[in-house]
Amino acid sequence: MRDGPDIAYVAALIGDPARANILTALMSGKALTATELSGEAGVSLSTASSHLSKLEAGGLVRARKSGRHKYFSLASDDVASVLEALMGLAAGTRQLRTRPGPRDPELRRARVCYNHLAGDMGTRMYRCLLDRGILIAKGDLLDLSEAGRAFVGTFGIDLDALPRSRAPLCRDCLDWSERQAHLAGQLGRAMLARMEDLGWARRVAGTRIVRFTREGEAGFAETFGAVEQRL
Amino acid sequence: MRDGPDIAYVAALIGDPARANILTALMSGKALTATELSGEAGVSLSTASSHLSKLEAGGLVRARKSGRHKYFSLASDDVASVLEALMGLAAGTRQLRTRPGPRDPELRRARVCYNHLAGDMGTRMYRCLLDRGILIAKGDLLDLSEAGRAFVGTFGIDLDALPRSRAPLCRDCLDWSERQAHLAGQLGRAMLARMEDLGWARRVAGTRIVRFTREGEAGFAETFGAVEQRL
DNA sequence: CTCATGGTTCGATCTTAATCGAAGCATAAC
DNA sequence: GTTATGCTTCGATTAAGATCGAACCATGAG
Repeated sequence: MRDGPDIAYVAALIGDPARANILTALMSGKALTATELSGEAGVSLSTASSHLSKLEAGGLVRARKSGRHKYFSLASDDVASVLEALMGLAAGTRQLRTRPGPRDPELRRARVCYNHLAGDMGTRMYRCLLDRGILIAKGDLLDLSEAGRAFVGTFGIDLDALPRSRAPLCRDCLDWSERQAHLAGQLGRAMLARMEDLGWARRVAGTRIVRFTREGEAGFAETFGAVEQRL
Repeated sequence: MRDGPDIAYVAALIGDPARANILTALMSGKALTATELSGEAGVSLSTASSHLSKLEAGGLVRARKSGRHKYFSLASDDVASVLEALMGLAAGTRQLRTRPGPRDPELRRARVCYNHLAGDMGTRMYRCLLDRGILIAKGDLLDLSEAGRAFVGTFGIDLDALPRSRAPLCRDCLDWSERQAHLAGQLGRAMLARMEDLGWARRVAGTRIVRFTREGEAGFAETFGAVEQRL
């Protein structure tokens, strides 16, 4: 029965507390240096370095060196997806949540998932885009409709300017706190970036929290419809 | 940055080779006894028992005892989803596939994913159901259309007879080999079961492989359309 | 009842790998 | 050039947990 890819290797990679902390920190979407990550993980620089090389060898993170700094980030959206899915399991599965934490409500409301908007507001935006026919779901694939291209344009995003990478334009990603999908992929990244440019929201340093301004709340509500909380 | 659910615990649970083998074996969808699983994992009965109690405590597997046997199965579709996702990472990520294995092509063609059809044929069926409007994708949620109810009925599935559990009727699940979605949930389970009833396919004992008969291939092609391999 | 079988628990052993500090390298600042 | 900073490598220590066999419990078969 030992068919298929060997899960154990990847899972063990994620399964160490220090490495899990590192990966969680990278879910913020920011590229972080080894020193910063050692702090996040609560571990000495040398051990962090060792962990990072393992994560890189395992294809979970990607490193770019710039000068005497080495910046680490998640290797792909796929990795972020798996991490979110694991969080979903961990949240639902553990008998007692260790510490719900004071920041928990804020995290559930709006947070960053690698580089796109997640949490309640993320899933709300996603549902709205679907309801309006801006996005068209084809199974797990997402298409941007003609109307959608227009919408995105007026929102201030230049599609042609997006990096033409291997990564798909639209993807969905299962949200651990809402247990619904939110928008990922290049477009998801661009949407969040645009909201930050507009001054709607900004990330809280050192966390995954995204905090909306008063104007941001208003703009978001206007653009993505009424706030009807889940059905 | 230590916000959100703690991934490490769950990931470490999956990350031990013996436990990973156990979980992979349970992906066959069959409930297996501790003794059988110890064989699958290549480990003594006592260690398997220890692993199983950890997996149960962690909420990954569920145990039912019947007489002096104790049957283990995956705790939920969610767990199966996460395992498939991890397989996707492991398949894409590892620099050199350890051993593609002789059964690999068969696995990629048609296999069981917990209790529904996966692999090339699984994703083909899924795409067909969407194209014909039998299933309607609403983000990550799937609805069965009116036409769909009729279709499912003529295929020989009594929807009302399905267990009315907490689990959703339709779900999608990301296929590790095809990197596309296939159908999961109660309906996915029922579809596969019906195919087995019809004599279209049967599971190969001791593996996740699903092998179609000649008539099964024909019926499948007729029911789910031309065989146009991926676009 | 006795016996066999499936499973769990216990204790001891042993391997793996996480950890740190110190030393070494490379790059940038001066 | 010299010095400081970011990171890696090395070696030694240590702790966690995977493993097994033996003893033990529970259930079903006879």
